[in-house]
Amino acid sequence: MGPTARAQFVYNRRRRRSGGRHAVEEASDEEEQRQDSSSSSEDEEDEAEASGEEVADDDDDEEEEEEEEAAVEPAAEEDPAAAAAGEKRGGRKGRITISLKKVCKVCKRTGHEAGFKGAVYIDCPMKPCFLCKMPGHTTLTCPHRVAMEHGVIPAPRRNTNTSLDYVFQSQIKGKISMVKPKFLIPNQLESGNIKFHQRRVTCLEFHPTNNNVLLSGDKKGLLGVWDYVKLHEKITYDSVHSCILNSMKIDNANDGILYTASSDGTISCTDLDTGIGSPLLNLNPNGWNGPSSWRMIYGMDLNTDKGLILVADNFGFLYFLDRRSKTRIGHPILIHKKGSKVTTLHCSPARPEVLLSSGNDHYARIWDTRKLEANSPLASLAHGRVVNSGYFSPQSGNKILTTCQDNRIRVWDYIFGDLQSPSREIVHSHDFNRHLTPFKAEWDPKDYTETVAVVGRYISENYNGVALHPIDFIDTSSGKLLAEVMDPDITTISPVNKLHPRDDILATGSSRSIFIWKPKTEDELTEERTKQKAKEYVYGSGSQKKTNGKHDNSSDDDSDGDSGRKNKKAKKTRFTCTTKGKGKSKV
DNA sequence: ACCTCATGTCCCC
DNA sequence: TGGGGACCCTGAGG
Repeated sequence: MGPTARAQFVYNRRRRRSGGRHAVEEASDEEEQRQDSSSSSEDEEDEAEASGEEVADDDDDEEEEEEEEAAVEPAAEEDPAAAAAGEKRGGRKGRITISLKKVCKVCKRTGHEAGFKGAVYIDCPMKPCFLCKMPGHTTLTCPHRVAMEHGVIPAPRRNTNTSLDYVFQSQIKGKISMVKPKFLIPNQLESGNIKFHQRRVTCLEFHPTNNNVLLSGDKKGLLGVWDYVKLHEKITYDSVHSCILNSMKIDNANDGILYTASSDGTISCTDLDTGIGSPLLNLNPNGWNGPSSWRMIYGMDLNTDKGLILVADNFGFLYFLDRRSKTRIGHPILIHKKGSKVTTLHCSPARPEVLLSSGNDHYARIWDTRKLEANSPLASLAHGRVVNSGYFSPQSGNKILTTCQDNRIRVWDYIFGDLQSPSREIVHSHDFNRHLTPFKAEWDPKDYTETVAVVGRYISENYNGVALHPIDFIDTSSGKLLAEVMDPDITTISPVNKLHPRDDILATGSSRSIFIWKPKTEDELTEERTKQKAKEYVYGSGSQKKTNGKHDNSSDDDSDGDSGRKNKKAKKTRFTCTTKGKGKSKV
């Protein structure tokens, strides 16, 4: 590639990135603004730009500079007026430099650009770190990303060696198996279901008894029932709800019945075989009267002991439903700030009368449902932002795991201990984005030690030139990343994840698609270990300790240019679900 | 290879 | 305290 060709390439690339917007700046050699910081008072932006570049171009200063020079020539060609002006001046001064300013699409300032460079996202230096939200560094240099593996860093453990800890230990010791079962990460893509749903998947649930059945809900309210072993056996019911399906629960006592909660303000109970449903609750009996009065249901859980369904709306109220009589019990109780959304409800698996709610008012709260009144929580757990979810640990119910929009996963080790502050805060990228289903870190229901949690990751990582958003397995007792699960075929973000209650299977909802993951077979693992050994032998030990062999984070291959993000050379999809067994509708 | 839009929360006025 | 504009890694459909 000759210099002119390269210049043109750089120019085109830049135009593409900045969406056609560009600023042409004229400057003579003497006035090179890079050098001249003292006389730049005429332009505030220049100052910001200079300081911005210092941060942003940390790693590839030279390259940027080269591009700047290279971009001069085509810029003059492209804009005749600028070129003419340049010539005029140039004639006078002898030589002229026209530099094409970079325009940042994030802050609209010039001098730097945010966006993907290959598979690596370059931050806007004017914004705080996208991962930990602290100013002074970018996501690429965030200590939470660099210091430990991929944005997961533990906060120091509190409440250690207290008497409560002792009680906790002795209390759960009888319940947990002494031999920790071998933990297998389902990191091998078993099957992908393309275009099963028409809109993004919002919730997933495994059938509690029928091992191979996965239930899924989407933004349109479509309910999917899918046997992922007999792939053709899939059914969709489109008239259960009219908009976002937020939560699904199956009663263990009657596992043919599915309860669903939706933003259409209804709770529905659907027969899984026939798809015939009946509404249990409708919070909008008078229909649409504008957004200020429309009630939506996000949080829902079952109290199987009492045959109750607990439901919470987007105005902060909790409702009780009797499962059998299908009637409301009592009056709604305000459990979160009035007018704020309750995001999840969870009844403790060990003590079903203990309820955990999380809400948009930046709190998660623990309640005793036997004596429930507004403003009477057993505890209020403060968070930095909106709490996406809060769950009791799956076995003892003694731990709490919350996901908050301040990019932190919080863990409380013992609910009867000091709840003032979490036992741990784990910085993890799961930002809010209006286009994504909120991320929810969930416990592995099979893990008797109650440590493993799964959560999708927002920011991407460069995996051999492809930007992928993995699904993280986190050890909540240390904050360490146990595994990151990804596949080159899945380039979309995966906010919805569900672990199978008994098998080592992970279901993922990513955009419109559903994926099933299984652990690698023993043969595959052996092969991988062999490769890993060979790699270590070649490169020396120490740096190669990733759980997933596919991944080489140090790779900074920009040869793909802009298209690096899209996986153009992705290997063939292992399985693509055809339109066979098209969905049927409710009668 | 563009453009448009859906749309929840934050933050500032 | 409330309304309105802004918004960083979206993704489907046109």
